[in-house]
Amino acid sequence: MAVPADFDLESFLPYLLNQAAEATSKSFQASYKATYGMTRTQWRVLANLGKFGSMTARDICAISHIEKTKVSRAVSALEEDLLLSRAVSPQDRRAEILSLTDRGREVFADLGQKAIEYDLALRAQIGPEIAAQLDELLRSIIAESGTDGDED
Amino acid sequence: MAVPADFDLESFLPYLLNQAAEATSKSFQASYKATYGMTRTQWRVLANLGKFGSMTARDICAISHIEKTKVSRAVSALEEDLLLSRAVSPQDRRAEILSLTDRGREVFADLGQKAIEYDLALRAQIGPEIAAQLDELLRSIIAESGTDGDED
DNA sequence: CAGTAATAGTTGCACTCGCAACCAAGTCAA
DNA sequence: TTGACTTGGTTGCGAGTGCAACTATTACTG
Repeated sequence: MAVPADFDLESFLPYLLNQAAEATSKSFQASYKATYGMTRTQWRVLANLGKFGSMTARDICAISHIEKTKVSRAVSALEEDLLLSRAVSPQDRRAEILSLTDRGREVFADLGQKAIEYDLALRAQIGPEIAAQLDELLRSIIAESGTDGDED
Repeated sequence: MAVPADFDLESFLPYLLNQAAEATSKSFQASYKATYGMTRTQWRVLANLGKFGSMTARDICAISHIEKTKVSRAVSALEEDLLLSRAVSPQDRRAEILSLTDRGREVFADLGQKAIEYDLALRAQIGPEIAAQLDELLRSIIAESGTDGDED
């Protein structure tokens, strides 16, 4: 314990995870940024609404573990681009029910398709069977390491 | 190909990687942020200098794949905190040779130790053998998906 | 009911980032 | 040597982020 056992960033798990995450995210980013001028957060909010249908910002936070301020701003931007609409909840007038517009659904269909293709290509590269294990590993890391964890 | 095959963010590899990366990085962040008020980039620059000794900013960029402006600013901050010093290179007066100060080395020893401990704990949680495979997977993803990919 | 605590969502601010533009020093070739 | 090009590093600026503070509404409790 006396000798600092030479630390090597290159084999530090958080570092490797970051590099891999950035590499893949940046790569796919082109799809939503170039074509629709969207942010990563906006894309994620859109993806959640596309998948789960109408829901409140709070629900999106709970499901996706994205900071509420980020969601708030992403929602504003998406609304401005006419990709979603808000409606005050009858049960709770603080909450707003978010729904994709027709155009929002179109964009989701397009990007969702591209995401699936990208994901499949990635899994094909590293080997489909191994990719499945990777999923499990990542999920367990996410589950264990505290709670949130967002980042774009 | 007609039906959009319902896309699910939760099993999108880039998303999972991001969540895992954020979770682990945020967790370890406490070590350098709380104690030394350092940024992730600053910590990484320090780690590289600690590991490889004196080198130029350019070298750090090449090794760590961090944007040069990020390195530039991190170096300034570290210098301000007296953790490293600069010296104009005799061979090329554009370049500056960066070296950790005594204090810089102390901090690196401390954080390096904590990083090793954190890394080991993480690997223990997911299983040491599997962790080794994970390393390989991540490296191959990083290698395949283009080049850079930094992000803090 | 009043009065306090909790919750949905927004906003101000300080900070980091990425990109492009920019210096200064070095290289190369006519 | 001069002029065109490359390279190490910095800086200005627009944009995204996190955190804390804040508004409005709802829930709880005596």
